[in-house]
Amino acid sequence: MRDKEKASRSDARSGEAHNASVDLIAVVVAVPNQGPSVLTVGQGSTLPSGPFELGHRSLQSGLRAWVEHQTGQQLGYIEQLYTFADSDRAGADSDRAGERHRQRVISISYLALTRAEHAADEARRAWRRWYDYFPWEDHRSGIPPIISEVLRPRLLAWADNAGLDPLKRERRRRAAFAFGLDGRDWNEELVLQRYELLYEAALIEEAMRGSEATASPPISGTAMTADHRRILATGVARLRSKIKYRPVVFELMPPVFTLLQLQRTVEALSGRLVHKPNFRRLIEQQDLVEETGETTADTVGRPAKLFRFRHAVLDERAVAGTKLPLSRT
Amino acid sequence: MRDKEKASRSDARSGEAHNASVDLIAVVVAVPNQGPSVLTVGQGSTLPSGPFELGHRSLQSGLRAWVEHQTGQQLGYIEQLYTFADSDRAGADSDRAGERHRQRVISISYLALTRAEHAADEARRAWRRWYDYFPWEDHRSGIPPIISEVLRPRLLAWADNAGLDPLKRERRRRAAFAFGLDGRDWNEELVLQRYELLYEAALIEEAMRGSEATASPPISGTAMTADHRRILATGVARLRSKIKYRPVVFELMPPVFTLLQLQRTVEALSGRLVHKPNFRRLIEQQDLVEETGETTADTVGRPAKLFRFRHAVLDERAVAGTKLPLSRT
DNA sequence: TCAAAAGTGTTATCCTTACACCCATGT
DNA sequence: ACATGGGTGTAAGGATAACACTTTTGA
Repeated sequence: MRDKEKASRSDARSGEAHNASVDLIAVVVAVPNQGPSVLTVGQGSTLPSGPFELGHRSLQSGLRAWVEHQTGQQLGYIEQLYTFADSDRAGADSDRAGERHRQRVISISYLALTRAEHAADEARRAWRRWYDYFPWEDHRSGIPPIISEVLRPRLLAWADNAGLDPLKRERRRRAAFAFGLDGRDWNEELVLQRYELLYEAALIEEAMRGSEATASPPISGTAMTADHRRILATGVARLRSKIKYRPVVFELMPPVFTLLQLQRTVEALSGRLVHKPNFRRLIEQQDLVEETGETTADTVGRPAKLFRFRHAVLDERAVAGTKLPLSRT
Repeated sequence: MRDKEKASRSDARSGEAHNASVDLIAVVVAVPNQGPSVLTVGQGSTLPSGPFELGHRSLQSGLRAWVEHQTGQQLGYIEQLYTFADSDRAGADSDRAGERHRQRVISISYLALTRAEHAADEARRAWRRWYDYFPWEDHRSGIPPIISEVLRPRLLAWADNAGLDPLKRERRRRAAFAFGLDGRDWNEELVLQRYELLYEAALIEEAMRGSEATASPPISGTAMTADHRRILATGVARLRSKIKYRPVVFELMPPVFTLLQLQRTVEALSGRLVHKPNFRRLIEQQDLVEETGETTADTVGRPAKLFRFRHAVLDERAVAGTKLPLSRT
C-alpha cells in the first residue's frame, strides 16, 4: 500500500536527499509562588529539547525522555503546539563536503503542564518567570509602563518608517490592534502576534542576530536561544486560550486548593485580574470542583474551604461550546 | 549558538542515527453541490501527500507544491493539523540488515479550504464526499440509521466482550458519550473520538489490516489508504470546531452568495441543521457580511439578497471569546 | 478594633432559543 | 391558490457583569 503510493508519485522526485533531523522541544509550564514559569536548561534561557531517536516509542515519549534527562522533571499533561522547519539554518554553518547531504531541521514543539517541584539538580535547570521574557504581557497591575513608555512610541516610529502611506496605516493598525492602543481593548490571547510584531519592528534582540548593524540596540524582555522565545509565546498563547474552554488549570494546581489560589493561578496565566465573586460562581456552577471538608490554616483572614478538582467532569461533559443556532428537529 | 546547544546534550546521544523522512499530507476541503468533500488522488481513497524536500522553501510551500502537482488544485487557506510519527511502520517489513539505517516517517498534516473547481485532470483526482467515509456523522436528516442499527449494538457487544466489569462500564460510557446514546446529546465535534472508538472496537476496515483473522468483517464507511481516514477525521473535527469561532466558512463560499447558501454550507460541515431566522441574525449582527445590492434569479421562491464577506472584520476584531469574569480595574 | 480574606444576594443587561407570522415570486 | 424560500417581530430563559453587603479569622 505504502509502496504503491510512493511509486505513484516518484515521478515528481527531484532527486535531492530529503531527510531531516527531527527535534523535540518543550514548553514546560508551572505556576509556583513567584508566578507563571517555564522550565529552562543551561545558563542561557533555553528550552529543553533533543532529537527524536529510534529508541523513542513515540514523539511524546521522546519528549518526556529528553525533558526528564535534561531537567529531572517528570511530565504529566502534554499537547502538541506546532511543527516548523528551521528555514535559514539549513547547513548554513558547517556544510560538509557535498551539498546533497545538507540537512533540514524539523522542530516539533509541545506544551506541558506540571506542578513545580524542587529538584536536586537546580544547577542544570531553572524555572524562569514568563514575564521576564514578555514584560508587556502582565496586566495584573494595570497596563505595564513599558507599553506606553517604550513600545508605543517605538512601534509608531517603526510605522512611520514605512515608505508608503497605506503601509504606514497598516502598521499602525496592527500595532494598535495587538497592543490595545488608542483605547482599544487588550486581548491577552494575542501573545504570538505581539511577539512577531516586535520582531518585525526589530525591537527585540532575536531580530538583530543575523546582522552586525546594531542600529537601535534597545531591547524588550530577556532573549532566548534561537527561536525559543517565539515557541514560548506560542505556548503562552495556547494556554491563555485553552483555560477558557477546557479545565486545564487544574494540571497546574496542587491536589487540594482554595478558590482564591485557583483564581490567582488563572490571573497569573491570563495576565489579568478577574472578578472574585463571579469567578467563584463560575467555577462552582460548572461543578468543576468539590469541597474536601477541610479548611486552610492560613496566616491571615478567614479560613477558606479547600477544594479538589472533580475528575469526573472530564467524562461527563465534552465542554465544547456551541455557537450555532441549532434547530431542535 | 546551535552548536553549543548540541554539545551540551551530546552526552545523551544513543549513537543511533536519528534521521527521518518527512511527509506532508493534505486534507483539502470544498463544499460543492453534492456536499462537503475532500480532495483525493489515485483510484483508492488517498489524500494528496509527498515528501518535504530541500527545494521547498517552507513546509507550507512544499505542501502547496505537492497538492498542485498531484491534483492541479491551488490552495488558499491552510492551517497545520497535527504531526505524528508512523509508529508501527518503522522498518517493520524490511527490518534487520543494518538496524542503524532504519528510518522513521514523520507526517505533518494540514487542513486546506478551497472552492471546488473543475479541473481538466479528473482522472488523477476526485472530490469525495466526507460522509461516504463517516456515514454516522451526517445528522442533517436526523440520527442516521447506521447508528442505532449497526454501531450501537456492535459497540455494546464490544463493551460486553471486555473481561472485567469496570472495563465494560468504561467502554459503554465512552460509546454512549461519543455517539450520543441513551438520550445523551450528539456532539458533532467528536469526530476523531468516534473514529478512534470504532477503530478500537475493530468496526472499520483499517483496524483489521495487520491481522489475517477477519473475525467479524463488516465495516462502516469507505476505507482509506494507511491512516488517511484518521487524518481526515482530525481535519473534519478541526473544521467543525473552528467555524464556530472564526469566520473560515467564507473560504469555502463563492465571492457572492445568499444567506441560505451560507447556511447550507455550515449545515453540511457541521452535519446538523440550524435555525434559519436565528442564523441570519447571528451572521448579520456580527457584521460578517454586507449586501451587494443584487438579488438572485433563483428558479423558485422569492429572490434572495446577495451578500459578500466583509474581509475587514479580520482586521477589526480578534473574534476571540472571553470566558473569564474579568474585573474592570 | 481593624485588616484581610471568605463568601452571599441581587439586579441590569445581553445573548440565545424558540415560536409565530408576513413577504415575494413562479407554477 | 399554493408551494417555496426570504425575511421580521418578539418574548422567555439563561448566562454574565456589576454592585453592595455580611462573615470569620488573626494581629
